[in-house]
Amino acid sequence: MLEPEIFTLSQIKKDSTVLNRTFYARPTIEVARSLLGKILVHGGAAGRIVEVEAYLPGDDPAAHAFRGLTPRTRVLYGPPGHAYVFLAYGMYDCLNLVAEPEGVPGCVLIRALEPLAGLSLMRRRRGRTRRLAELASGPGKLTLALGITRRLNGADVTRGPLTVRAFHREEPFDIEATPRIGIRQARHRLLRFTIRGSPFLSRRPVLTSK
DNA sequence: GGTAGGATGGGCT
DNA sequence: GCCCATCCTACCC
Repeated sequence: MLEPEIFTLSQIKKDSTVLNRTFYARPTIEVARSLLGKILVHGGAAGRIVEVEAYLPGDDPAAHAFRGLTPRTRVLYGPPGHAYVFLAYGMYDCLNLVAEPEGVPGCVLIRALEPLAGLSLMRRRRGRTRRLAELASGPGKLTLALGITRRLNGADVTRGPLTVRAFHREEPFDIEATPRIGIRQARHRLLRFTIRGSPFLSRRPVLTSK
């Protein structure tokens, strides 16, 4: 079934600017929080980032780089502003953006998007009929929806074809910090950041008891 | 409304 | 061989 496209891709590009490398060359948590509200663009589609997780350099046993430089984690030790894409559970590609200065392996997992443009393409890639709120509400779902695969591992996101953009006028929002999803190591750390109240998150917010 | 279990393959102890 | 930075379906309230 048809749905109106909230934006066209060209509208979004006209109203936004691609983030440059200095944006990414900062502490991982700072980059993670700053990525909320930014626009991920690839494959004729775009979405607003509403949920991310930080994977820290050094003392974070849940981070892939915790065990040091290996063939897989090589990109994490390279310059910031590049894509680190890995295969999760043998089935789904997950997208991270490399943060910190070169040589410091911090990264930010992109976990959920609010679909903005290219909705019919996103639907086609996801298959079946999907509610809008579930089109890209998870790290494996959003890569599928935007056609992001491990072929993009190591790609420079300050250039393309995969880019992150900032609207010239960004709507204000509140940030909520919670534990990371699907993580056993360091489960107490509040390294998942979401736009509070977004209906496009991978998990519903836990209701606090009265 | 909720959750248990299976599909599936790469990375590394 | 074991451990996953997941998702979907079936099945059960």
